[in-house]
Amino acid sequence: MDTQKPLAGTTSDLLINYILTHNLKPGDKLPNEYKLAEILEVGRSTVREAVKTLVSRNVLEVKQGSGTFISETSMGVTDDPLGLTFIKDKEKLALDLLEIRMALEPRIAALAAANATAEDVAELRALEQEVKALILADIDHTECDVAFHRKIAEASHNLVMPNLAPIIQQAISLFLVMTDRVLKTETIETHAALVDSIANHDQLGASDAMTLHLIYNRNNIRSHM
Amino acid sequence: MDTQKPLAGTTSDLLINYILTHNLKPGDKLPNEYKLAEILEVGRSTVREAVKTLVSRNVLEVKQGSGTFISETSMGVTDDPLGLTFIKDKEKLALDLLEIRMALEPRIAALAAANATAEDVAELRALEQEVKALILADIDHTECDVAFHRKIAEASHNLVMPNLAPIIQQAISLFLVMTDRVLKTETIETHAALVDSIANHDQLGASDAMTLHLIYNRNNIRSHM
DNA sequence: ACCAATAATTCATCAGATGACTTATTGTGA
DNA sequence: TCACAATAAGTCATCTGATGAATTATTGGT
Repeated sequence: MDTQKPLAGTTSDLLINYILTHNLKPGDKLPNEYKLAEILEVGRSTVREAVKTLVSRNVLEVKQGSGTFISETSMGVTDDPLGLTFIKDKEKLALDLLEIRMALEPRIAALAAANATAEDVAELRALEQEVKALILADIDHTECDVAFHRKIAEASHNLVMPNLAPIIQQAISLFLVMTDRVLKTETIETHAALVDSIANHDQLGASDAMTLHLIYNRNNIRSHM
Repeated sequence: MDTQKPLAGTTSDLLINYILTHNLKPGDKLPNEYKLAEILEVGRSTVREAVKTLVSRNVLEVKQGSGTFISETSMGVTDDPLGLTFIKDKEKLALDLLEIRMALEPRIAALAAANATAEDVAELRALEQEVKALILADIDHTECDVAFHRKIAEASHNLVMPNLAPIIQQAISLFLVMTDRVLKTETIETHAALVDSIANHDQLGASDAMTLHLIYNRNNIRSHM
């Protein structure tokens, strides 16, 4: 019954602070609602609202009857962070997204070529083979493809790229029509060329391979609209 | 006291559905919590949690004592979509963010030079003057500066850039030390050069001006760490 | 030792009460 | 009549307590 300030918005900050100070890692379990209420010195409803906020930001996961946990994957990265849901003109959206990839990804590829470790290259090889297998087997490879590009972003050792790049890629993958035989073989070849360039620390080669890949993607999209 | 399914996650969907079917626009007011509870046939706490979720997605805005409204600006774009809160190494983060701006913003500037309308140019001029005035008066101009760059992104007439660019800029502005006299005069001059180039549809000029601006920013950050 | 029944834990939701903030209304004095 | 202060109404913020529902741990019998 005591209330002074709109402590609403700050409760999720308190919760984030609790997570950070207790050094909780993805997968860890939080105290239950009653205990959190005591710890943060707020009511349970307030705790629940804060938790809901962090769930929608993909920081927490709630399992009824089990508990509340720190998100395992892409912690803090939301599904539609750019609000693309509310953009109407989907065709122009596809080209505009590709425009962004054209600006970002060749640079990412070059950075990856500069900074990739041997482990990075090994993981890239594995993902490359996986995507190739899926394409040849005619199974949807969107998820794996995003993972491949995300791994390149990680290999750049830029802290933000691994979070940013998948957002754009995920969005644009909705528009790619992968029945195109040319695009399939092109994708397989370009992925191989990309990994080769990165393995050889060939920045220009990696950048060019990525640019070429995106041009094919753009042609694919334009031919289907 | 009747509960069958985890209707938790779906309540915000019900709310979104209500917004869409009633064709509510940014700025419109929602019914109060009690009425929403009746309409959606759930309890008030459940409504509040759904609202909290949509607030954190920047779809709704809540004003205590006044009501709940549809967000006016950047509807659906979240504050920290890239989860930067959880990145520890803030100094490397600053440089990595700038790396992304280096890839994106010169391209944005070039697109703006290509596609800006007369109205765009007029608005840019106004914002340029506003930033200049704030800098000369030694008042914090971060917000206005982000608005200026956002307007450039809008002038590019790319659908995604106006949502993406401010996210990066906002994050990086935390690291810029604006007491630097050189950076101040440089910012004023570069902004003017940018608007001039865009007004003249000079893509290379706009791109170069932006690149120069970012190099100064990078030097500023590196000299302070 | 295995497996089913039971208990404990935890989240999901509802309902009611009170505080706090905002806006509209009203009343009083100049 | 106008301005301004006091009041009232509307709305969100939060706390508390109770009950349903799902998961997990415990227990007891064979």
